[in-house]
Amino acid sequence: MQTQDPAKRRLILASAARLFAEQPFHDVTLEQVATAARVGKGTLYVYFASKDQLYTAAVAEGLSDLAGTIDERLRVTPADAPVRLSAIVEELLGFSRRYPHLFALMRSGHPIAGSGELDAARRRVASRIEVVLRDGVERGQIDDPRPDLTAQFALAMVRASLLYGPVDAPHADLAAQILRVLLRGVAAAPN
Amino acid sequence: MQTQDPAKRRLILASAARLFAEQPFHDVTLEQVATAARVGKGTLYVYFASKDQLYTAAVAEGLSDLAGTIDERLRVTPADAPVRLSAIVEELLGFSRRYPHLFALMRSGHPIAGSGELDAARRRVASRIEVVLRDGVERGQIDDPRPDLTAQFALAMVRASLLYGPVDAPHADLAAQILRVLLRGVAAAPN
Amino acid sequence: MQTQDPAKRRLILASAARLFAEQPFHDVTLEQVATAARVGKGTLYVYFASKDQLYTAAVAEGLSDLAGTIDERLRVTPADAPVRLSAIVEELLGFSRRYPHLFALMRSGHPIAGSGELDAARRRVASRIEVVLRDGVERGQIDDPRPDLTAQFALAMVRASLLYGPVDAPHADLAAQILRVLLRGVAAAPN
Amino acid sequence: MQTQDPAKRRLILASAARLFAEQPFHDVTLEQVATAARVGKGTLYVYFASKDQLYTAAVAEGLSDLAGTIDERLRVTPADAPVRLSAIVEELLGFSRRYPHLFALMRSGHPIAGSGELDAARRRVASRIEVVLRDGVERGQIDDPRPDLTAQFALAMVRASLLYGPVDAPHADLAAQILRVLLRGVAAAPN
DNA sequence: TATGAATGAGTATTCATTCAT
DNA sequence: GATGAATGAATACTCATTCAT
Repeated sequence: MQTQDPAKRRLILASAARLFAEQPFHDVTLEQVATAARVGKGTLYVYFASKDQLYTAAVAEGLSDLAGTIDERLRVTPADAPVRLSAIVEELLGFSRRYPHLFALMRSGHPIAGSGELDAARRRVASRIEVVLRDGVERGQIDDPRPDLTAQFALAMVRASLLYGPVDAPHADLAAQILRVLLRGVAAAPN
Repeated sequence: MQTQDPAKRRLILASAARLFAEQPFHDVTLEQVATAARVGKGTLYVYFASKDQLYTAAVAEGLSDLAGTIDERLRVTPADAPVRLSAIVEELLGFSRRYPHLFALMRSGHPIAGSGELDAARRRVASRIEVVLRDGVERGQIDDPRPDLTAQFALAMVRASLLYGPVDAPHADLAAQILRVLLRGVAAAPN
Repeated sequence: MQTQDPAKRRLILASAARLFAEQPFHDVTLEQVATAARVGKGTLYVYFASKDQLYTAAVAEGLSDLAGTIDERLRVTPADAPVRLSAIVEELLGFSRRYPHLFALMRSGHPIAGSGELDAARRRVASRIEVVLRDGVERGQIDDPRPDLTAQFALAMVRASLLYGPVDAPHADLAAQILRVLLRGVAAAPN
Repeated sequence: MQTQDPAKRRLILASAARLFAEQPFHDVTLEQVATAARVGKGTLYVYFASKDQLYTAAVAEGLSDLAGTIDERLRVTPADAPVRLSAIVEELLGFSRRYPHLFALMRSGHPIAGSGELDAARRRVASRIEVVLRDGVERGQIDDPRPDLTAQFALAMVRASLLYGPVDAPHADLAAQILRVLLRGVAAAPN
């Protein structure tokens, strides 16, 4: 063995992300992470310098992934603001289905040294939404004086619907209600 | 049991609420709480059975307070849905100014034991909003098929604007944007 | 229990001193110290902030004791340099009998943060010897241009005779040989 | 086994000796040793079976060297006891200048396993001194009933003068004082 | 032979909880 | 009731050693 194994790194990261999403930071032990990833405890330290760093990497990786997914989706979506917002909300909910725990992680609140990194990753996701809103304003489809806040609202609504909505609600229903409020909330006057 | 001092209880609760809001659950030590409340560590156990229970009590108490505050405000507010929603959002933001930490405390991811109590307290606040929305529907002012979700959205938007909005944004601006999106989002068709 | 118990502190210190003398710093576990002192592991931290601090305190305490013992002995010893030197060597060897491990500790080499404190304690012992030598020079009994070095030699000879001398040699024999070399080595010319 | 490179072995040994002299046994990591010797961590195990063995080999090697150096010097030194003792002390101090860490390494308190080998190496050095003393006794130049102890004293004095003497004292001054005390201490009566 | 990734046993330290005073 | 000394379970992290390449 000469070189660090990127597959093993991803495995550890994925195991950690799942556990961190299921339980608060301090309740996740590195023993658990190591067991979940089927590696020795010491191996974690070959790839990550500390528990904090592992946590940060797990969340940042997830958010980065999310931003990439949204970008790809937007690339194949027509330049219509409501359509694009729908696409984003769909992606957010779809992401939460693929990574059931990561979305809860987005803000479960372990303030950390490298928090800047996380904030940046989060902002990168939010900025996708904000850009779509601003485009819509220019195109006359959106009437919103504060797209920066609205972008945060969109994320917050997705999160709230997942955390506090009825447990068994289909994502389609959640998406419909989020988009209903959001799109009517920022729609430009009909004429 | 006989002579338990309610003032001391409140003092402990207030100190705990502040600390729990500033740091994650596991980073708050009972030593800190005791010091902040100027009591001995053992005294905490005279009033609360465990750290978990103290945490739960602190958050539940805060949310209960909030629900009471909203109730009082609604009592003196006319039966007009948009006006009542505005009043609630104002109260939420005002409350967050008086108890700067409570909304941060609403983050998820903590002692799952007793979680029921917390969820209930949160639902009690949300239900105030939901009731106002349903009233509005009946009065023909609101068009919203899922007031339960919308109520959660309202809370989430307040929270997001506080946590992720510009640090120095005046509450009035935040309130305006929240209400703008929210009210237009659920407004009944003009005629 | 309101106040820290000085007897318990001494008990911990004594247990620690013995263990640290028997084994190198890193081979002594706090588990062992706690068990030896018949206290819980956490109790160690009530009295000492860290393992390093416990180590430093143990050695410093021992050296302090030694300096005190020497002072007392000198107080009842006539102002004759050879006699006083004999008394000191006797005390050093006697001390090593009472605290069989502490003497080895005097220099088993764990360079530590509070090392200054230890060096100071060591110097305090050495200075007793140096003072006696200087007095002897003034009285014309001693001829020694470097009492500072000779004081260190005296300590070193005691230590070497204990560590590297025949295991079963009686202290009296060791004392005799140390004093023989030392006293002749610094004696003023006969006339 | 076939191609073991003696130069690499020496390099490892030298790096280890330096590190062990600078820090206590447990604070030296094999990672450090490997880095210092510019070899892989695994390579250390090609040449030495364990950390303990590496330590033992490093010290023993050093002491062996020292014994050899003394032997060579004595071979060219006249058969006069004081002269030969002077030569030995000079060699000891000179050796400590070339291998500044070796004498610090002579501190006690390390892997008791293999301790026999180290004690033997130390005794081999001491025996050189002892032999010179016994020769002197036979020649009527030395009066010393315990040359075994005195030999240990000589080593101890060198060590103490290096470790606890003034930091900037020239070796010549240290040698002078050591010899002064030592030679007068064991000198036969003038006539 | 040389390497360094992988491993897991070992340990200092923290902290919720208990209980004697 | 109030206190804080006492406790030991729990956990992040280190590092000597192994072994596949």
